[in-house]
Amino acid sequence: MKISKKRSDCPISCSLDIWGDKWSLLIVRDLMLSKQCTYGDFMKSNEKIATNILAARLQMLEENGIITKSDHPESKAKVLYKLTQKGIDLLPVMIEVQLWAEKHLTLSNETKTILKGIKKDKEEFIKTTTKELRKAI
Amino acid sequence: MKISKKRSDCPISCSLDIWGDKWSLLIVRDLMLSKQCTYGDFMKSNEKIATNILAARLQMLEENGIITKSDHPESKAKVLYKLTQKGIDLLPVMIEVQLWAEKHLTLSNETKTILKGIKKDKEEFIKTTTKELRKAI
DNA sequence: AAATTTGCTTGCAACTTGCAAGTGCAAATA
DNA sequence: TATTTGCACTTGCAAGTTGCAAGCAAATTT
Repeated sequence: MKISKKRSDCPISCSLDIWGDKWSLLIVRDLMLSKQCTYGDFMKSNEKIATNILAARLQMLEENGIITKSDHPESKAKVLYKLTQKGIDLLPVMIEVQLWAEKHLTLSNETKTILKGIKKDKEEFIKTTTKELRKAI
Repeated sequence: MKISKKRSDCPISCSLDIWGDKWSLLIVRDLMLSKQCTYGDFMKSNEKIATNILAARLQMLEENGIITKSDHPESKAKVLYKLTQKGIDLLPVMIEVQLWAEKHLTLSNETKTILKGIKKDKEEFIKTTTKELRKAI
């Protein structure tokens, strides 16, 4: 993936230049759910990302300061990926995307129930989840 | 643009299947700023979308119920595109994207000032803007 | 009647994606 | 110690998508 140049000065456009593709936010999602992931963890996700695309996205997200790469404490063969503060700050975006999906897309009842819970105390959820994610940095 | 099939049941993934590309949310942005746009209006945007891509995206967004096409009251040669309620409901997503950009990207001071204003009373801004956009439906 | 505007469509080269196979190093197993 | 397995990628290539330019038909303006 070539590093895409800025198309305009619009904040939406600049944001999309970084993570506006079909895969980047799924990587961020995995890290929000798991706090830290190995390359193999990302590969295990339901959406079945191709390995070359994953490698390209991880590199791009790292170059843009959304994630960091670090050593796995138990094995030199493994690599740990984590969110930076910049990445953690995408949480409100992710929440709103999910609440939009809850309102307008067909999702499993299980998923809908979870999202309704989050909706009830959105601010609190963001606050506590952010705090949790910050611990892993 | 081929209609992309569902990659998983995740709400983030399903949302990205619809508008997770570099252009769709810019079209939505234009409609949030202008309430209604012609094909030519979209073409005039700073990001310089290619005409075939614009046509493909407009069709896809319409098929997914995010926008609607309607007759221009003054000319049969023109077409008006507007947001549906489903499209209007993307406003909270757009706001959070912008607030993320305000915190983490380099933007013009003018843009930053506007965004700081929105941040101060986010809920109120969403409420009044939604109401405004609904009038145009 | 001719020229221009509007909203597209078409053709094509360049780029990106997705699949499969391969590579190199670390760790576990025989 | 030798060998196999696991992990994080890289490479090759076909298929799909993007971006640019040109073309087109209907509506509008001159």
